[in-house]
Amino acid sequence: MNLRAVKGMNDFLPTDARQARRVEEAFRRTMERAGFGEVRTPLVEPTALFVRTIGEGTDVVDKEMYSFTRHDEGLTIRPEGTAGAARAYIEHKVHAAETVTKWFYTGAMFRAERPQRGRYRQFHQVGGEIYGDPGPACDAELIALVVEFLADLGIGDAVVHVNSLGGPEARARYRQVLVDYLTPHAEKLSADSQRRLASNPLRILDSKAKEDQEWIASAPRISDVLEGEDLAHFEGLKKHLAALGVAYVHDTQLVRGLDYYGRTLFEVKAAKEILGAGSTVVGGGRYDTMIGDLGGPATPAIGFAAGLERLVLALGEQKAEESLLPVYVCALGESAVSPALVIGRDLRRAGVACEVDGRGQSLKSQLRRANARGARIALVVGEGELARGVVQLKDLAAHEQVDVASAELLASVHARLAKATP
RNA sequence: GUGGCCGUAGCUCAGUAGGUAGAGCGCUGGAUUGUGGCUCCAGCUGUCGCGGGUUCAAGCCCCGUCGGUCACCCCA
Repeated sequence: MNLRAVKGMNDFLPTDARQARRVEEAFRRTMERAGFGEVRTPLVEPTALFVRTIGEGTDVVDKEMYSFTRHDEGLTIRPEGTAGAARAYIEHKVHAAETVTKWFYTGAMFRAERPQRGRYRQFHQVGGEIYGDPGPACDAELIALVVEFLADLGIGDAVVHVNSLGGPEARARYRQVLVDYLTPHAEKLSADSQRRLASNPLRILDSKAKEDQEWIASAPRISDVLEGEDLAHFEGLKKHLAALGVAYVHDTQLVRGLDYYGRTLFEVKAAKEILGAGSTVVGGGRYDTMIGDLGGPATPAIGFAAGLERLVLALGEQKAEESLLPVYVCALGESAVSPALVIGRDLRRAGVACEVDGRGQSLKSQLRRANARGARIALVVGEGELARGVVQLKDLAAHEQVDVASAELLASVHARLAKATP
């Protein structure tokens, strides 16, 4: 076959889909318990929305977006979730209906990067946003929520990294300090970092090149230039995190790529080396100016996003859950197929999950399949049974089999399923 | 966009100095005229990624190409 999935876009066959759903369900549970409502926004948004929020000069906007023009309208398949949610928040004037809004979302995002482990062109994120609460308690609670979510999933050993970029002024000030510090040494920096010096100097702090390390280590820190309310905000955050018992590290080199962040910044890294470099599973931060910049009422906001594929990697091999298919109905002989179909339908109507085998193959083959499917009970419907008005109920776990009158079948199946597996 | 590694059965892989393909798993059937998981027996599936070249002969060597993967950049 010469038709293949698009590079970097993957199929989730049932085994993978089950893992994904597990993550999504844990996420939904955690968020709804904390008062977040789900928001579903379109996959496609005006290109300008992402250019203005994420920022020109970022890789995401400059070379990774799936953009196209339709009827003279520039459109982009969303590369992340925050911008669309912010757009919806403004468009529906949600701020007028309530002062604080908490939303979560799940869904596919698209970035035309070169695929690699834990990074795909179509990937999936779960994320949350809080609008209208400027305080550090809000930040701390959101971070704690992320930790709860991970713990619920069984990822209890992840490490939270926090940092503060300060507000726009502090960030600009620090950027200048950093540029002034690094410029004299520019030719000693890695080629990538020399480029970053002009485009995005903060990201030099994130460099993995060995020749950059000594400069990074002795570079001025963002926290050194924080003052006033920015400083108080960060101190408040740390205090609340400590009270919540959230283990975190103040990572002075933590910088995130998207332009809209200010003040609180955080990342959660998996303890396990699931990715080659870093193992960031969750990223987030405060973006107090975005809503206003987009033309909405000045509204502080904070959010985070977690990569579903990376969470699944972090989960690793965890035991598969119990069978979803307790009953397998075997039809023996052509005349038994219709009755077997009826039995299957009636079981499902009564809430019992079951599968009917009407392939007409040998009983051995059908039972093999019943076993392979993980069924607890096999019901054998054959000509002999039909003539006697019974169905053979075979408990595959207990190795017992009994004939059950058709009228009592449902009750017997329920009784069997209620028994503990031997 | 750059670099490394890899493309042989549905899956995981073996294939020795070039002599035109194998194992395990899985699947199907049988041992048990209609009784699973264990065991035993038998059987099925391949454009050896694709194209060209060298050679009497290429899965193996050479060139190209496509695909996958990992890493860098960047990011969830």
